[in-house]
Amino acid sequence: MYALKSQPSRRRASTRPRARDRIRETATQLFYRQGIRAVGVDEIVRRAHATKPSLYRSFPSKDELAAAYLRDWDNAFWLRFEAAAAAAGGDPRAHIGLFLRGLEQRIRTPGYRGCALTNAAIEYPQPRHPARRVAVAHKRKLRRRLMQMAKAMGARQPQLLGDGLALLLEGAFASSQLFSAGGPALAVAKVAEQLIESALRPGTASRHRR
Amino acid sequence: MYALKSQPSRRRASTRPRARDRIRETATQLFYRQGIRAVGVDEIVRRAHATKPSLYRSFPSKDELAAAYLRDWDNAFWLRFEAAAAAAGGDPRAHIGLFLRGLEQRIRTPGYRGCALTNAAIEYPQPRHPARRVAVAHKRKLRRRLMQMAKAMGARQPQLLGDGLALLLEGAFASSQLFSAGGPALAVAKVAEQLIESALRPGTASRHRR
DNA sequence: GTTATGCTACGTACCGATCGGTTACATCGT
DNA sequence: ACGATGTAACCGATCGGTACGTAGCATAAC
Repeated sequence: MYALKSQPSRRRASTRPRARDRIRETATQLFYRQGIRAVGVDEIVRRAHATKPSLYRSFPSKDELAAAYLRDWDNAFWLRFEAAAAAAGGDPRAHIGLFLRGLEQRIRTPGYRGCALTNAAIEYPQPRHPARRVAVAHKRKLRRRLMQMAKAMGARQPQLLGDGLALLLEGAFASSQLFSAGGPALAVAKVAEQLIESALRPGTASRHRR
Repeated sequence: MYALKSQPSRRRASTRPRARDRIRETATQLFYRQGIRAVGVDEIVRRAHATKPSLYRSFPSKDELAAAYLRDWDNAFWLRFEAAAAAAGGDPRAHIGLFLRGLEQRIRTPGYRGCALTNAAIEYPQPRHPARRVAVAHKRKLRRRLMQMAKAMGARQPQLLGDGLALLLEGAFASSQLFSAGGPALAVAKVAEQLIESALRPGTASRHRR
């Protein structure tokens, strides 16, 4: 039968990731593709080739597993964001343009389903929910950052430009899920550029309020 | 059995709404406040002072009840949208401004949780789901409409302006749920006005695209 | 006028499946 | 030996959904 017990037939034990990481990785994919509520813990451990006790040894609850998934997303987001900043050499206008064109690329990839943090906040309206807390903190930080960038661009109303960019970003996240292909989200970089151009132009401010 | 409070509920046969309508009304409130997946049919019928068979006599499934809820939302949306159009006397620029200022008012009201159709589409990524179908059809119609309005405004790139407005709208819907009060969503009318102004100005198009 | 019938509206009680989460114990590799 | 992991069973609660019985009221037959 299996005479090669010392053979690497079971060699996965050395290279194979720990159950905790397999669960986290599998949960990430399932949560993002199907939504958090839609995925049960049984399905997670089954597809991770793990078991429920392993899940609950590493995470106190499904909600906390979801929060961990969102923290990972938050980290990955800021890595992309700062990578664009570095590539733009500190020019905030080039920075946001670069990031948004990268976002458009991601939107084009099959299976893209917007921002995991926004989606989670919509799935969990309860203010104290662990997942929502991560999402809300992320969005607050992002808003602050966009406002700083608008200020660095020399916008006359940095708060207004920052919020405009935040709206376009969230709009792109949502629209990318509402339209199958060629939706409005693919225009986000161009629209943002137009908005920035208009916000920096010394001419008409938001002077003509009705 | 249980000496419940069914006393004042029974005799009202003349004035009291039918079970189907009570269920629909209750489901609307619960679905919007908590999300569709978060609400069970038991809770719906309990708070509607009805029973599950009454629900399933009027709706083939919970999914179809959700779809009906979204169709109601779709109707209400277009009523508001066309009311703004009428109030603007056919001027598309005034129309969108009026609508967005009305949206900001709604966002300010406690319990506002964005667009039910967008939320449902995020809750149900599966393309064939009844709820998602309603949401996707609505968003497509809205995009077409915004593009027509951009054209009527005389935009040089109506598709681009229409998509920009669509992004701002979706961004306002999402942001209204991500920030407790005073979030970016309250700037949507101003930002849209700025974008329109810039899109109509004959000067710099999206000319300087690197 | 009474009774029989049928239709509409609704409730009681239950279904199997799955939910998130837990227990005690065996097995594995090092 | 020891920590990490798997096995298998189990928990109460809740999930969406249904078989079946019943109350109320109108009509119609007698």
